[in-house]
Amino acid sequence: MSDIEKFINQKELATSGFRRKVEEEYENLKLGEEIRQLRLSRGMTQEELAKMISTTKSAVSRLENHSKNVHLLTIEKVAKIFNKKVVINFQ
Amino acid sequence: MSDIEKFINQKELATSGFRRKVEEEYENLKLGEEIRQLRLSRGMTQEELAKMISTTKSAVSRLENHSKNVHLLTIEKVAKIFNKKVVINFQ
DNA sequence: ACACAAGTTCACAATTATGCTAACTTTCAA
DNA sequence: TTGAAAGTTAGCATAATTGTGAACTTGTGT
Repeated sequence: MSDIEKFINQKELATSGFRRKVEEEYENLKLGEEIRQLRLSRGMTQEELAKMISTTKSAVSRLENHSKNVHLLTIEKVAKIFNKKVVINFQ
Repeated sequence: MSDIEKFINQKELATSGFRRKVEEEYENLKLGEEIRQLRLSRGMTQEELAKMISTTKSAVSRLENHSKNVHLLTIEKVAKIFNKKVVINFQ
């Protein structure tokens, strides 16, 4: 169980509305975190990745930290750099 | 043989670059097609779905047929209607 | 053939993410 | 401690998607 999962399972969070909000926020951050991990696994800085997708480091930071509202194309640009495919499903 | 199958079987597709473009386009359309299938499986019209996500039927049509460049939030609005979660991974 | 429902396309306005710069904070090695 | 690299945030202009209504096409049942 990850730290975040442990956090979510705290019994304070078990009460209705707040827990849901936390879970939503967790979902929002997951994508950005995945991008960050990909970048770090390649030993790249935000600025290096930024140049490869023709933008600036501030945009990459925003992508990694506020990835909720994002274009699919942006995600695909990043995926291409890492030789990955973006897979989306409804579960 | 469906129209799509006929199209794919054209001999022009055997040559390199163009075939790749077709495959890319296929990827682009998959998401919209998945949304369409979800909608139809619930016996909904585009207009019914449109009202549930506070938009119009023309926007739903566009989403189902030209789903390449789309906001993540749009996809999530749709998913919510069908009690689904949007899952994105890099593969 | 007809009428109606369903779906598509177009153009425009409104909304929203992106690209960018600058200033700030954090990290970390010397 | 101090300096530079790395990362974050804010605000603005730009670019792109979305919302919208109208006109059109397709599909369906009578």
